[in-house]
Amino acid sequence: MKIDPENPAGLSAQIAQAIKDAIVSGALIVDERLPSESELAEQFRVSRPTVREALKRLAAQSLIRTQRGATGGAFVNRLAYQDAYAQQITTSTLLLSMNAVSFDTACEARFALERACAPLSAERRAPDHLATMRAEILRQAQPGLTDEAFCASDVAFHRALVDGAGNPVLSYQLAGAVEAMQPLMNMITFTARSRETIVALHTALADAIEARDGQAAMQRLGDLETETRGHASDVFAARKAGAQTRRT
Amino acid sequence: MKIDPENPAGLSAQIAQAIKDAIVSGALIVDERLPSESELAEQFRVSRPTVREALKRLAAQSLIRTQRGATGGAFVNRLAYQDAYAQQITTSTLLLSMNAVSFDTACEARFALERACAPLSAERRAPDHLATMRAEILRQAQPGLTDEAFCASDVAFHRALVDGAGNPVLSYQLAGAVEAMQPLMNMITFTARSRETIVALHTALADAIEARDGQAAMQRLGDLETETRGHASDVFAARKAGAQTRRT
DNA sequence: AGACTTTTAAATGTCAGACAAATAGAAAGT
DNA sequence: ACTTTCTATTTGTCTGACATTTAAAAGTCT
Repeated sequence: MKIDPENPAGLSAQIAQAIKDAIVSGALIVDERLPSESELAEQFRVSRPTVREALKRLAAQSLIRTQRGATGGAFVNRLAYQDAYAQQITTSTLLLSMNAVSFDTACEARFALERACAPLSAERRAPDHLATMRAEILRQAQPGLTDEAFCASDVAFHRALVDGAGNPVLSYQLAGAVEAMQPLMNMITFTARSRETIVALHTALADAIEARDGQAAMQRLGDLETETRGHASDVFAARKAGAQTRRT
Repeated sequence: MKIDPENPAGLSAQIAQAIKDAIVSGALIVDERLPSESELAEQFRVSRPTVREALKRLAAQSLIRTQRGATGGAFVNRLAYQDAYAQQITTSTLLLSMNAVSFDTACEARFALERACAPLSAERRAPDHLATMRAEILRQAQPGLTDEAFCASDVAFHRALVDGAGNPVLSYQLAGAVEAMQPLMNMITFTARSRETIVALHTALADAIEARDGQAAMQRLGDLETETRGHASDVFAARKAGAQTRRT
């Protein structure tokens, strides 16, 4: 672990990278205690605040956790699925909101990935996954639901579908794709008619999953994608036309 | 943005969360300059080092960038795909290496997601995607290639396949799944015979993509998954038997 | 001896002030 | 008009200090 004081990246960034490499390479194992801040400062020949900034960088990525007190210090953190989910969702959401990703592109990615889960979910889903899906469908059919609540329920429905595959790695990868869509979906108003269509498709999808028919589930997801993208393009077209009308 | 000095989470963590929320919610837009560290310290009623630790947390997630000098400061960063990829890969790799995810689970997730890309890639792949795939196949066929180099080439091959879909969101989501597998793959030794099989399957896959036959590409990916998992379980079984033999 | 209380040491969390380095803009000179 | 110098601002880093938390060691009482 060598540090170059002349490197424009900054000392704390270099130290953070060095420790990160040690963790990723396996030189530092889970729950291992790092040297104290003072010792690290000595080793790297920098001051304690600089070391602290480096440690905060790692803490922000959940790579380490810190504990105060006599036996405290910085410990290599076991990256829990929950932490990884949260990071994944934040990153995905920002990526979509900041890069002018078109609704179509995001939608296509999401449904393509979900279709990948469908056969596995049809095969392995437990009763509670089905129960969650059915419950969310009921919620979505309720009149007077706000668009936001409708979208949130939609996300919950699809997460149940994904989790049904019983593969935590898949669930992790999909979490970002599904949740990051929510802000984009929230920009769309769902008419009573379109909600009916979606609820019908969700029901057909849940039926396919219940029947353990993966192929049918994939087809229903394709239908849902077509419906969602068609509805979204209608909404955007209407909005554009409205804007032009107001302008004239 | 209110800060509670009694909160055990720590002042810097709270400040980081407050700014993060402002960015995610859109209150702070891309390229907007945050107040200087001194001003932030005043606003939050904390010292400058505390503010700095908070800013480093955000910088570690590529949410902000800092610039020195007269007109310098902290700016809201446009999260580039490249940065997001890197984070995604790091997180995925750690998630797999730290949580005793079985080879089968990771492999299943990876190939399921890749199959989702296959139809899109078959439809849209540009000539250079195909060229990359062919080039990597040639590399994989070279004798004397180390296992690591073989795995790296495998990753490059599959990335070209994924990128062929022309959907950056999909590429982003898949980057983690494909790259994170590499450390797991590196634990496997590939015999000349298994390499031959893989190269043949890769060739068939590239042929399917070239012929714009998405269904065939999905089937070839299925074959590749079967081969990979079968070979891996053989290697693990042999290793286990070897260990027991040595023990007796 | 055993259980409880107090002390102590070690570590992180925070603060204050200072200086160095980089950078852009203003001011001065040619 | 152009170039150079100066200056103000801001981040990067250092030094030193104190507060807080925590667990273990030391001490005390029954």
